[in-house]
Amino acid sequence: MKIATYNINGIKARIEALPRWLRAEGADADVICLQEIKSQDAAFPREVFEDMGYTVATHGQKSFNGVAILSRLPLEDVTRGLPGDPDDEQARWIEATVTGTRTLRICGLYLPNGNPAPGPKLDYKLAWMARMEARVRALMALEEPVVFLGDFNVIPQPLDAAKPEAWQGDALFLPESRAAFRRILWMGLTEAIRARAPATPGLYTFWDYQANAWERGNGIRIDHVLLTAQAADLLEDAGIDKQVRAGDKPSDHVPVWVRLAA
DNA sequence: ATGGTCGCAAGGCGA
Repeated sequence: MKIATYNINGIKARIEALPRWLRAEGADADVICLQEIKSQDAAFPREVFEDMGYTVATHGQKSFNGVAILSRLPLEDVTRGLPGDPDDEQARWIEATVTGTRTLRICGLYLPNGNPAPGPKLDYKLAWMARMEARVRALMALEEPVVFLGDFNVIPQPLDAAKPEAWQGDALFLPESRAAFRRILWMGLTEAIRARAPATPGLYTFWDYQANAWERGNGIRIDHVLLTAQAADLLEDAGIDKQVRAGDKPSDHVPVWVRLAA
């Protein structure tokens, strides 16, 4: 089973590029977690994807944020929202269960950006990450295959930025953000891309629209796939579909995927 | 040092 994450930066703006990638030679994703759909549930063009054979589950809001899951397999037990703060109205978390040869819990996430930092945006990011840590811990206790994937808005290491010095002081690269990411990861998850390529430089998932970042190779790696031990045991391959950034009217992010023996 | 580019949606905010 191939599972992917793709921050599309607006479903309306990506209504050509997203199906183009889904149909692309070699893409062949079974489950796709989308971020920044920037749409309410009722406005999401679900029939476009249903006509392609996908089941669609959305957790949207007006104008900003919003996550969704597309799946060739039935989506069961869909839940929306990250537990831990009933007053949090931002649509950034969706879970579903899919069954191929194995049953997997899929958690699609859009972690807060946190800029400008310091300030309330960073406080929200770190509080959100603490809530995520609690949710991960609860799911890990089940000792089942779980996949956490999405736009984490965290550059884990200097290796994950073409110009790490340019990100000093940015919420994506602050020591507090990176430490919170490690607290989640080091509970015992496997980060799929680094499991396959531990020290390979130049692996990026985002290139800013500004200042010709793509043409200059000025990227960062902020979209991640984290696996529980039971999911990591099924890991066959992982990759980044970098070429998508060179397509017509692209998102500023590209898809990241894993293939699991499931 | 500043502003550079997008998306949403219709003026700025978020990234």
